[in-house]
Amino acid sequence: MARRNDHSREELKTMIINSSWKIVSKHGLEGLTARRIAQDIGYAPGTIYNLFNSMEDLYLSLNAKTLDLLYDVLNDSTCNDPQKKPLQNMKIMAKHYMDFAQEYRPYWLMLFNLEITEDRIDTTWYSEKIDRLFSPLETLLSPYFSPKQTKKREMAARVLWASIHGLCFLQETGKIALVSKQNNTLDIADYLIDTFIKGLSK
Amino acid sequence: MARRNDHSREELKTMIINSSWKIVSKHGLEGLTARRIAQDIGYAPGTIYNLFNSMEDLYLSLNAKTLDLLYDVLNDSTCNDPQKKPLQNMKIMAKHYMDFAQEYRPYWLMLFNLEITEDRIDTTWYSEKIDRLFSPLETLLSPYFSPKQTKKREMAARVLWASIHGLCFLQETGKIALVSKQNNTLDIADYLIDTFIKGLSK
DNA sequence: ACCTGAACACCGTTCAAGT
DNA sequence: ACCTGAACACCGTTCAAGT
Repeated sequence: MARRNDHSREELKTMIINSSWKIVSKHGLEGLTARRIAQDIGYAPGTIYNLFNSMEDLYLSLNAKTLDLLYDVLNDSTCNDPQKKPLQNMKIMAKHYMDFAQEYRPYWLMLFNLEITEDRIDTTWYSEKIDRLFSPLETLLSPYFSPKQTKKREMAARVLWASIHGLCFLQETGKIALVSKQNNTLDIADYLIDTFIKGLSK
Repeated sequence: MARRNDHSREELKTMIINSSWKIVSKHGLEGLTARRIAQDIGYAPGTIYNLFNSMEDLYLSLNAKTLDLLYDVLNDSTCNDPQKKPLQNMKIMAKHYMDFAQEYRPYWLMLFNLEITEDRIDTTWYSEKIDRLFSPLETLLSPYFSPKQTKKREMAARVLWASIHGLCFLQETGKIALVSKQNNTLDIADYLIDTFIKGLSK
């Protein structure tokens, strides 16, 4: 036993994260265990605790990866169509968010899993990754606010985003039948955006 | 050992549910284990599986209790002030929802825990309990729709409810700092309702 | 028929002991 | 210093065996 030093700390960390990512996509969230990761990377279970404080700490690193992916998706969805109207771009953004939720379902659900984001760890970097997500939507909302109303615009972005997320979450988890036979989730998101923006313009 | 027959099936079932409720409020969600329940009611762990198919089945029964409580809260909050304007009543309802989420935090979170609502169990009664939650809000929204627009009104109720839930959820789980120093969650919910209703009236 | 409790197959996490 | 792997204290769930 011991002192193999096959890999550096950094290497081991990425090995663990990559292995975890693979395991989740193959076996789902509940299939992700320390023992399985250890087996996959060819180390003992204890080794994981040399790199991460706990499994929750590892979950946080996985979430970081997901947030980066999500940011790219949201950012791309608005930057590429500057000639379109903000309203249309918002709908596109909502669609992309919902597509993301579906495509990366377990990772996306993990973001909102309870009891993560423990206070023991310093998570300012994590909060920043989240805050960053709102900026594309804020940009799209700027036509509806005077340049002075920074706080108001910020609030609008967060409220609208949380609302769309609420629709998406309830839909994806199947907790609530939001959608009747005629309407799919996308129609419902469009309806929310239309109504909200109308309310803003009034 | 065995064949005590101290309690009927029904008695045992309520004993288990009551004990679970007590355990969650004392030790939180993660403190709820089959072994702890068994110890609390003075039976063997195996007995629980005589009454419930699985722990998830038991969770569902707990959720039923929570949904009933929530329904009462939402219903009372609107019925008692019929002279007030719908907009005000909606805000009151949102406040009550958020208060409920805070007061019954672990039970409320349980409602949205993943992987519950399995298909093995017949859960039409469960869906009905959820659908019922929207009716008070639908009633409040009726002034904004013609009597013929039943489907539209229904959709509006679900979208608005999901949106408020989204705010509440992100806030309560601390995933996203929606609230800046000036605004609390309640202000934000009011803002959403104001804007949405303005959009509807337009 | 009802209930037991030991057993099975797992968990996350720790830490003395090896190299 | 790094890694092991056995050990600790748990899980949910099952089921032969008792009354």
